[in-house]
Amino acid sequence: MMTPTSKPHHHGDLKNALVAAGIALLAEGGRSNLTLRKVAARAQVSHAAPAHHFDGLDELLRAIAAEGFKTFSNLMIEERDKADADPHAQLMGITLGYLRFAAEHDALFDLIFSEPMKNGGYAPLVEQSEYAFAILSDTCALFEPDPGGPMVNEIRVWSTVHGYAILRKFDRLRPYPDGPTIPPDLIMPRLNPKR
Amino acid sequence: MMTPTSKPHHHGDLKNALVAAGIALLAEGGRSNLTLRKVAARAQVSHAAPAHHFDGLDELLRAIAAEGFKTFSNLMIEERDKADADPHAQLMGITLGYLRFAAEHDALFDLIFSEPMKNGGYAPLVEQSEYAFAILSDTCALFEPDPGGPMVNEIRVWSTVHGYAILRKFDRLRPYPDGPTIPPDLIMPRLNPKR
DNA sequence: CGCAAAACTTGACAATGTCAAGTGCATTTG
DNA sequence: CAAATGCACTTGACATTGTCAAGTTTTGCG
Repeated sequence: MMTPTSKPHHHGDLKNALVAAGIALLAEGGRSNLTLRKVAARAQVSHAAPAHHFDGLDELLRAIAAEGFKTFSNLMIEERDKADADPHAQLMGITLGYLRFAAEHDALFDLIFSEPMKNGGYAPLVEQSEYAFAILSDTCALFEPDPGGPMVNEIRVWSTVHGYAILRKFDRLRPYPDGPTIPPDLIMPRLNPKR
Repeated sequence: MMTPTSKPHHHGDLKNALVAAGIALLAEGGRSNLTLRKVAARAQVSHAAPAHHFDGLDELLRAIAAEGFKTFSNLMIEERDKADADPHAQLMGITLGYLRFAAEHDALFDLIFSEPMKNGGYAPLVEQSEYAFAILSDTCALFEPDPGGPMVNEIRVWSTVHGYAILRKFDRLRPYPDGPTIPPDLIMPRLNPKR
């Protein structure tokens, strides 16, 4: 007699459960609340169990960051698809998704752009971060390329919206509202849709 | 009989020595190399000595960040003063100082914009960060205000150069050189000097 | 069934931040 | 000048954390 959806192992799918637990801890108390042992406890396993799925805390953080990039991408796509078809509206949708992610997933946003995520290649993280950048890049491709050089549109747009998000996080945007909007004039100076 | 510059106490100026030790550790091994106990050891005091000058590790980090902002400001000023007098050159000097700081003080740059520096007001940190932003703001005042609203020039310039620095840190600027320069076209679209 | 590998546990260790209590020096005070 | 008060620092302890080594249980498979 076999249960149809029998747990293949002790826990079943611990790897994902650990990532989910980490995201929950992050949302509840920020990075300082995210601990290997707390993650293990929340997933109902012993404190050393994560070591069999991740090469130390750093790799678990990268796995969490990879998952963070996924919802990041999803939010950008969601807002872009909600927007009108014209390039400017599409781009505003992307930035809206960007800023919504920064606002609604504060600790996750900090994590994915934090220093420990820089060096060393954890494949899923690299993949997801490149995918997120590709979404923004695709939308920039709706416009005429900037004569200044390759990727200038992408760099300008990404830099602007990212910097705007950071400035807001550090509370340096006093005359501006708190919502996930960016002054359109800020995001697209001299951006001309392709004919 | 008194020594002219007699040490007033056991150590003399431990508070600054601790900050200096922290900066050194940061430069040598990044944030993960910066530990309360290591800082104390490098300053030749016991592991609990820092508690008499800083309210925990967090405040020491803020003090280090405040010092980081100082050299940040100094670099921007240095490069601005080296530049020609016209507004565009002045602004390029600011961005050059900005990117030099990000490149030459990597770990410090990460620290001053890291999550733990956001909340809570440690007076010296607030002061120094506002001063740094004021430098950039002053240079933006050389240009006509953007019709988009107050501070739009500042936000655009800061966001662009900051985002550019981050993109480079995360190695997403492949066709561009590694030096502390930013394509002029990127930093100042539609920025017109005042008459 | 038997066996090997995987998944997880237990126990230990060094490192870290923090706190409580103690010690020694310096400036003030009688 | 001597006593006392306070400050700068030390010592020792503790809980928490990440990691490792060794065991135990479960699963998959012949």
